[in-house]
Amino acid sequence: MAMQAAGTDRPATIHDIAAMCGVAASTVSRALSTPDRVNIRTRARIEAAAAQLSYTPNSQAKALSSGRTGAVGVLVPDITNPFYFDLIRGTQLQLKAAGYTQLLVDTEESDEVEASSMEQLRKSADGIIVTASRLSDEALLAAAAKIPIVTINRDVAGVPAVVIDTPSATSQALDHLISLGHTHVAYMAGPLTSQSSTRRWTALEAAAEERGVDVRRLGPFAPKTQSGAAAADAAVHSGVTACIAFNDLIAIGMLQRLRERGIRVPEDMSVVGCDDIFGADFCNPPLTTMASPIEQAGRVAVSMLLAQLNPLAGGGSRSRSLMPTHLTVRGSTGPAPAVS
Amino acid sequence: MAMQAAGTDRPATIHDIAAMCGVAASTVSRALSTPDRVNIRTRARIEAAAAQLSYTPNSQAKALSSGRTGAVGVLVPDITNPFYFDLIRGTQLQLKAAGYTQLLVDTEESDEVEASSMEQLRKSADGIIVTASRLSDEALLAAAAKIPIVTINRDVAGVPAVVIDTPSATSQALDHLISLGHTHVAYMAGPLTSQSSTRRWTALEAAAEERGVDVRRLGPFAPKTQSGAAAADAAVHSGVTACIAFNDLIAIGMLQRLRERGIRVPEDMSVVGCDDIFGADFCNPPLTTMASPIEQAGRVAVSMLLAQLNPLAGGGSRSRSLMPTHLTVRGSTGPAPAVS
DNA sequence: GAAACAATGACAACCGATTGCCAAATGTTG
DNA sequence: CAACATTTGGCAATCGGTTGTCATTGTTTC
Repeated sequence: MAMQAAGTDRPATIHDIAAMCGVAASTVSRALSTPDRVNIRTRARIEAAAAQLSYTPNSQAKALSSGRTGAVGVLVPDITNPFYFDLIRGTQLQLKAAGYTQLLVDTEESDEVEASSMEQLRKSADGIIVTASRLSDEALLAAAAKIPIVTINRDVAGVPAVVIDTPSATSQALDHLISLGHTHVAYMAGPLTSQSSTRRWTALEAAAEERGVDVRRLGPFAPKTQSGAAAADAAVHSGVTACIAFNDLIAIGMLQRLRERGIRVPEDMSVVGCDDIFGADFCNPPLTTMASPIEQAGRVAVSMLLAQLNPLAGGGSRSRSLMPTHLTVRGSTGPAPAVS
Repeated sequence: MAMQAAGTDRPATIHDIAAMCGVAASTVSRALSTPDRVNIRTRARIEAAAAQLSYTPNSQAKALSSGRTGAVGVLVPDITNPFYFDLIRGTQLQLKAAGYTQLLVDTEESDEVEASSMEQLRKSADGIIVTASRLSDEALLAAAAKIPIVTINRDVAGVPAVVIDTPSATSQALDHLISLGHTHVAYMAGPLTSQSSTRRWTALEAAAEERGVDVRRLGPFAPKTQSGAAAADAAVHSGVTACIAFNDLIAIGMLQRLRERGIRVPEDMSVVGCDDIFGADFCNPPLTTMASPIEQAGRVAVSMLLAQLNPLAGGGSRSRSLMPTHLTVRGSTGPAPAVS
């Protein structure tokens, strides 16, 4: 019984195709990547042979000889943070649509891991998307000089960025709280190295001054639900009646802790989160939070990066994209308690 | 001003090091990968040069010549499903510890995407971890013949697997419900192609027969919170007083829908989830669910795969690993309502 | 019908490593 | 001091493609 031509278990190479068609390997390569440069009949034969052998190009070899890897690195500080799920999905879908592979790296909230990952990716990826970078401006700029980079939620002059406009949403949140009668508000800050947290606080402080209400900054708190307990206690101790948390994880952790301590939300304390992550709508009470199109942010970042990689057509790529953010009011905010 | 030797912006190669040390490239290669085969002084010189040039091996080239890519593919049906967060983190950490890179792929709950991803990974990865595969047994076996595979939550003879033992937890859940007085229980099934769902139902059915209570299977439901609404309505319509959902997403969706409809949980209806995902502890009411060490499952899967890849030392690798599961009782289950 | 031109495809170098093979250098022993 | 065993390290082929160069073929034009 004759063995099928495709029966060899080793993946087919262009050489197999070349041998089968009686042409040179380079012709096969051209037929598949530069179809116009090859006789249409030859091309047809080659394509048929490729199909029959179920040929798939070896991406390693391709990368090695062409210099392009067809991969894009995506760096996130913490994979288990739900905020990044939608972001990752956005980048994944958009990259796949463009024929790129996503290399996902968890940098464990560490600038060192982040830097070494970048160095590593420099050779194995065509570009990098960095979310919430913990690196210094200089380090980021230096990295961007070596490999195309788009940042998300980190704005450094000279590096294309997608910024989720939470600062402007903080004033919405503040107005919401003020209209409910709150005059003493706390901001539960995120990591000191988080630019998002800093910007948000700056915006909040400015808005508060404008409106003549008292805001104070507490923290920093790690962006995890576990930090919510400390945040809740700090908020209670500070005497405020409402707080705006760096993100939903902290806010949700606060809700749990406040419940444990018998402090009612929103009757005794109002809580506002940020990001509208998975869970914000079904926690108890449902969380008032600042929402934004996160998946789209991922897609936009990919588009910007790809525009940088293939500067072929039309419109010059923008180097900065601001994602709108709005306040979603749910059950965790309510009227300020009457003064006792 | 003299330019630094390391100043060229192109990444250093072993040839640069070789030139700098006055040896052949192959010697550099050996010095770095087979230190014993090279004179200790030469090695020292080479290492110093490598450090000075901040040399990093090109993984593409390495893969091409050695046949080993140093990467492992991890296939998940849906990245945004929180269940996979911990799993992914487990694989990521364990892989990184072993010096491997993780290639994460979202197969979008599609067997076709799954199959094509596998074919793709066959060349760019040394092995694959497949979670909750939607492929047929034959397809999975065929794939496993081409590249080392470890499955998670999918048991096929001949393919090493990590199985989370939820079936045995279902009887715990059932006993819990029975002790609360429930006699009519529904199982809200997952996708028909999900082996986990099938196994869980089989186990539940057997346990129910043994204990003489009524269980019925409803569904299938997609494993998303949105499906919870339909599941809730189906459960209510069927007249049961308790239900066990395929996973926490469906269960949480049910909680939301039941609340909308004014059906109290657990007074009117008890709900049990599965997986103990992020959110199960802070939803309203907190969800009684079947918990298991998911992150560890990811780590174990990686260990099994790596044992397969490097069959060097000691103990023969096991081909099947069962992760224990236990019932975590929270607020979503309570006494059966009195018969009206 | 010859010259000019375009289309086509073969050859070979190259990307950055790994690795088998062999020669040179070193050290040991009788 | 010769003969032998053992390191040590260089040469060159190889992995699977891409791409520049060039010879050949076929077509068009005057």
